[in-house]
Amino acid sequence: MSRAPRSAGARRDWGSDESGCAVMHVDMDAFFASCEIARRPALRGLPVIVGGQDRGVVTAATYEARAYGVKSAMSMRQARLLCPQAVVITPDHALYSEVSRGVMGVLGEVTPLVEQVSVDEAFLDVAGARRRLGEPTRIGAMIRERIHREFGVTASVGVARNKFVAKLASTHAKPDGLMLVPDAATVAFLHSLPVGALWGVGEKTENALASWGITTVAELARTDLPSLQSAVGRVSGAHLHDLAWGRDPRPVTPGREEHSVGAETTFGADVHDEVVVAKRVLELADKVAARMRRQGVVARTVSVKVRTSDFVTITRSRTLDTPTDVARTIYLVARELVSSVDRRGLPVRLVGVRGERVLRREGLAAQPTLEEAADPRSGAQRDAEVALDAVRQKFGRTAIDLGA
DNA sequence: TCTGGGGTCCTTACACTG
DNA sequence: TCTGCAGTGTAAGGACCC
Repeated sequence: MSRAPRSAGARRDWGSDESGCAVMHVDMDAFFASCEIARRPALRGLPVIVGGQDRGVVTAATYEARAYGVKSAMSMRQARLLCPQAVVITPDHALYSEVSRGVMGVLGEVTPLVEQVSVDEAFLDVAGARRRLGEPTRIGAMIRERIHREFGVTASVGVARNKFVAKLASTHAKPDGLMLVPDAATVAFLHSLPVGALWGVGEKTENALASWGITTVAELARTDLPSLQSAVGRVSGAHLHDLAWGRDPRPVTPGREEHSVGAETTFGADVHDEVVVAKRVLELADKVAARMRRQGVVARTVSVKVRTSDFVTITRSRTLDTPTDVARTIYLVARELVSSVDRRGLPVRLVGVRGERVLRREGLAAQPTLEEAADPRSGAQRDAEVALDAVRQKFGRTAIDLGA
């Protein structure tokens, strides 16, 4: 669910000239909540909130719930106070992934140039599909109709000259709409928006810019580059200045690879006991390693994240001699890193484990790794974990656990 | 009784090397 | 042998996105 600020003024007809507009952004509306309603039509028209139970936050909310002020990322406690009559549903990621695969399949029939950004959105380069299927807005309408008919959920579509503007267009088309920003109208459209609409401007950057008197995209565009760079940094300054004038050269890139694989959990109640923390680190290492094996990747660096009860977050990382996808190796490193964190005597709220700088395992598998050469048991350990994967595949994720 | 979990990218500091 | 410098890799933290 998009959190980008919208502007009522920008939500209008900007013209109908589609030449020079080959990039499309497809964004599902209140995706998780819509999937739940598609599964249980009796919920239609009701305020529905999808989110964690005790210490969780709102992951998605229907527009009926949003009318009460419920927003994504808000704590569930606050959401319940604002809308006590809301139907609260625990997220079912398996369901959302299944619908997502179906939707991406529809997009893939339009063009092979589909870049999936997250479970509920994707960019399409429809330049090549034009001759076969018509103008981009026509293709967008067809996509929206098919998604609704086949999956019972709605999508909004933005069409523009590049990814950044197409993304903003779909945001302003929501819910259940389509917006075209013609090439010639791009700058006028952008300059009608608040600065927070720019990609990369969150709360902190927005405040930093405001202290320089910059609150709109138009003001940012008119600010000279050196001043902007001294306000927000060299790279960000140049990037934001380009975006403010509608310049975004990034192509639609299908099949993007991920750079890291991680997992983290917040304890139901803050934890003092080292043993309980270590046990959770083992579970997380196991989960991360299993996902890496499934994806066929190994990580060169293991990093951990510890959040203490005062919400201070500390990260530690270590680069391995040999990349790995073995849970035991990841666990041993992660446990050591977590132990090295100075918690100032405070209990732990959250712990996370991540494999970073991942690379494909192919090629590495052909010869014994240095790790295997140094410790022949590590190869056997991996074999055991692969066997574990097979058991879980057959009998379910909880069928068997890794022993410490 | 605040504040999830999955990620990416950028900045800064520091160690190491030639 | 010592010092300064530039380049590079690593680590940590922070901001941001969905």
